[in-house]
Amino acid sequence: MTIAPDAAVSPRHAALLSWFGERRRDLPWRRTRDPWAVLVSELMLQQTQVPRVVPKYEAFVARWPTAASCASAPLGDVVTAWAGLGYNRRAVNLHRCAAALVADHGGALPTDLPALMALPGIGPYTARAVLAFAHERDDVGVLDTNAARVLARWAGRSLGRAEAQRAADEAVPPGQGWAWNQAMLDLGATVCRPRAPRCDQCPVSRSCAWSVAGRPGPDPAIGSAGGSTGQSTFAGSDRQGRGRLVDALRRAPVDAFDLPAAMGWPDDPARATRVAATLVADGLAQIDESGTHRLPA
DNA sequence: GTCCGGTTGT
DNA sequence: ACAACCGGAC
Repeated sequence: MTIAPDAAVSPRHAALLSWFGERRRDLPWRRTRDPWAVLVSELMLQQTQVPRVVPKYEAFVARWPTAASCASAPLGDVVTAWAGLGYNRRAVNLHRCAAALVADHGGALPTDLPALMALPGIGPYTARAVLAFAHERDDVGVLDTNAARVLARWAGRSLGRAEAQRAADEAVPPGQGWAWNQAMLDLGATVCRPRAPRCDQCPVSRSCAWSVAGRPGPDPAIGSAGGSTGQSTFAGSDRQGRGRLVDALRRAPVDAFDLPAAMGWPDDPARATRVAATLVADGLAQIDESGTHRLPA
């Protein structure tokens, strides 16, 4: 197979794809095109960094290799398998998504954007990731904050959300949807970083408007992907109590009487009850008639 | 202590 | 439009 010159593929495409080909890491979700496995990996990678996802991902897809197997497991088992990943509500969403896949799609992932986005826990990013990384579509740009930053710097100005998505879609070279999108995410994460970008190591700095212009302030990436809102103190927060209770529930059910201690508020049972109710509302816990809390069946 | 992030619900 | 969700990195 020869590599024919292709007028539609720019030097930027060639440089980035070649960069990715040389330095790509051999990660488990890069060895599969199975849509369910890709979905699981993307949901985990949204919130957690690669080294910690690897073992969780492998254990998860080994235990639940299909949407149907996941859907038929108790939600509590899925929440327990999620331990250490954070954002436990996403384990609930994944379980609901698996059930919806079985109910509405024969246990398979849809191959079109609207159907994917209609599923619980799947938004614009994850839907396009499934299309690009599982179905190997080459007409969708996978846009996370990393890719958005890369595109804004290439353009030399901040891009609105719809504008960035359009640019991401248009940048995908024909037949290279999988590699191109993987490369974009990698470039944003490791080279085109939010602060202290490594333009000297960037394979496409010569076609980057911001870099060519000498990186004038303000950074065009600022504002293109929503500024971060400061996180309030964790210690003593409701979040901390939620986390403590879910951890306790992963080990055993918790009697109503033991709730305040389990949540770290032995002197504030009212607060424990109130915050535990938010967990129930999120589908992460159940209360039986005697007041015992447990992970959902 | 501060920052990070995609989806959901307000 | 924006806060909540999490736990780990820095």
